Amino acid sequence: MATIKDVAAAAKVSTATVSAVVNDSAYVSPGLRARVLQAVRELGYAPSQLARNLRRGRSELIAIAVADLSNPFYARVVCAAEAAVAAWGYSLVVFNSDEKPEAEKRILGRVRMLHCEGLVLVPVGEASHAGRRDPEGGRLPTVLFGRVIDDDRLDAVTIDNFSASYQATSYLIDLGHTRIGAITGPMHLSTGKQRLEGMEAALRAKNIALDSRFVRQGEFREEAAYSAARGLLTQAERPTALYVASGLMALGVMRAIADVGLRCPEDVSVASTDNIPGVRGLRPSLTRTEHPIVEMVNEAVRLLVDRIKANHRGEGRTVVFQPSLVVGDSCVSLNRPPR
Amino acid sequence: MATIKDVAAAAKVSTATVSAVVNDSAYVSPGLRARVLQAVRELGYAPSQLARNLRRGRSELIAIAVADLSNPFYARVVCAAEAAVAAWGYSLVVFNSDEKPEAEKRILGRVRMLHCEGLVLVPVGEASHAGRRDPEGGRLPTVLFGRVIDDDRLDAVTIDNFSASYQATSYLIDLGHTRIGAITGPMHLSTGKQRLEGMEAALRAKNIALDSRFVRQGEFREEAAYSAARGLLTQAERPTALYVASGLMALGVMRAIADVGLRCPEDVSVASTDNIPGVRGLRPSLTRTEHPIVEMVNEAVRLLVDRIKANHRGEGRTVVFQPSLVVGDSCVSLNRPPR
DNA sequence: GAAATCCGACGAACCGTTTCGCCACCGTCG
DNA sequence: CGACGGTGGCGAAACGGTTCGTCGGATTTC
Repeated sequence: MATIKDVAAAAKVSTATVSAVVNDSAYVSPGLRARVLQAVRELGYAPSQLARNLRRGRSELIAIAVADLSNPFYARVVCAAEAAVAAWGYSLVVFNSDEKPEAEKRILGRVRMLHCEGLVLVPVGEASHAGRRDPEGGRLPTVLFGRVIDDDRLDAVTIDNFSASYQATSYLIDLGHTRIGAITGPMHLSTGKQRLEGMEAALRAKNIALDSRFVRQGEFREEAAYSAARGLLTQAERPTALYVASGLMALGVMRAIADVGLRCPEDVSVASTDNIPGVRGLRPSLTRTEHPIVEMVNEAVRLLVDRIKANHRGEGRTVVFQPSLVVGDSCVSLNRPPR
Repeated sequence: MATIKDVAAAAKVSTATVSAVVNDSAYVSPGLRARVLQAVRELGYAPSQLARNLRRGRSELIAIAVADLSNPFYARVVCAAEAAVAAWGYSLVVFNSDEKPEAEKRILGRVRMLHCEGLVLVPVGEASHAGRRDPEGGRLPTVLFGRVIDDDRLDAVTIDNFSASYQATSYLIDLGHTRIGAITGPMHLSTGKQRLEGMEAALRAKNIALDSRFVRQGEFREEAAYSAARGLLTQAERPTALYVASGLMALGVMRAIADVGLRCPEDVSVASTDNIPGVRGLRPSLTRTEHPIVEMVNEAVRLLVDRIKANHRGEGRTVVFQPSLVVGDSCVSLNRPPR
């Protein structure tokens, strides 16, 4: 591949001049400028980002490490991140920690070696290595996404998980449900924990007890939710409604309901949280809280770029978005006899 | 951040020795070796990939550019690619051309600047810029994925689209359907074209004519499929079965069927092609052809790495995978009166 | 007309590695 | 005892750009 020296030789100028022309970083007389551009065209010259970055100490790379890339929710996040990052002139390097702390650790090392300028991180949970790195200074600009971990030096963008489950549960309660079950995520994740807490709070506000027999915790995965729901629905007594803590899980739950021979919403009402492409296809259409993913990701990248560019060194800033309840027809009212 | 020079100074050796220790590229006496490792640890030194890559002429980056990242199908591809690429020691840079030829062109330039060592490309179609680059030599190792374009110098990994639609259509025919409609993709994409051709061939084999009133072409998107299906199903005469050319489209079609007040499979049978996480949640469960995405991606990355490492310079190699028909209960038989 | 000003182009240092060639020192063998 | 082969470690040249300080010629200003 042609280098800047080849171009300089072909145009009979110095490499400094070629650089000036290519980067528009200094005025170059029209004559030379034309010669240089001509040479660039003839040689098909493209500056090496590698060399440029080495010199400039930049990489124009932003990394995103998600805890479960096979979850369509995070796939959407990656999609939005690609667009957001490109708009700022960066390229996106994608990593999947697959909920494994050691994989996350490996990734953090890799991100550092690649000199990525920033990192959007969906941490694997308490065991995350995000905070405890960089013995001496040189912290990698990082913004946590979705899940938080206890580190107030890091920026974070999250959804109000408490509110999400509170809204969904309140909706079910208002329809007259009192025996409400839950299919929720792991308690070591802020998302799993807060969504359960919001649900409990909503129940408590109406003096309803959460029946522990109706609560199942497991991975935020379709299969986990499927078997949890099967178990939950085939026991002697079962709830009249379910709160499902993620969209992917909702897919599994709906499948389980059908597979055990029940109908939604006639036999069991379902409300869920978060949103993946597949849930729109569900019949009945699911009552759920939706997350403004694109806005959240844009904000995350904005925070990140701000920290990179302005060298923002302050405390971690946290931006919390609000979920909105989207009512479908997966819930039935017990207040009046169903039609 | 600490550099190799800092380490060299701290350990009182030359940078060459540090490099030898860090890379295990030459024998270093135990004494020095220990001093170097000690210094590395104290300074928290990690070699700069930037500088290393510049010197080695490598980037340890593989790029993937997909035509529509918001399609869960490609999100799965990206997920699989991340794993495959990591297994070979590379990191994955993700791009989304959003079906726009000019975006793809921009991406190709960016991939080149970043010195990515290879590219997995889902081209935007005939207008793809993949082939016509690099005036002089220096071709970027590229493997086409899913869709092909007319360039026999490029490796390609695809699914047998013809067979997919042939199988699905034959299945519908065997159930007694003769008025079969199609919701399919754009004809300028090999996937859209071949899937329609396979369907036509299956019909022709049974002497059934394809009624053009029952065929709708559009983008491989959920909304496009939704409105196409609505239009198709609300005209005076309608087909008894539909072949839908993608999983994402199937989601839209199922929604449309419900929204126009029809039932699947009683009123209209549906068979589709390809597989996204959401379709498993559909009730009735969809009859479809599935793609071995993970295997396909692994093969694509293998071909790519082979070309990178061994500098494979030969003709483009094409690997075609076979889809398999998964029978659900979204199709009804017309041969006997339904129970 | 000489001095001061300006500015386009250039040379060279530098970014942080790897790697090649060389040197010095060791033990060994004649 | 001297020549010699082997080898651990070093110095310095790349890799391909950017950028700062400088130079010299043209223009302006007294």
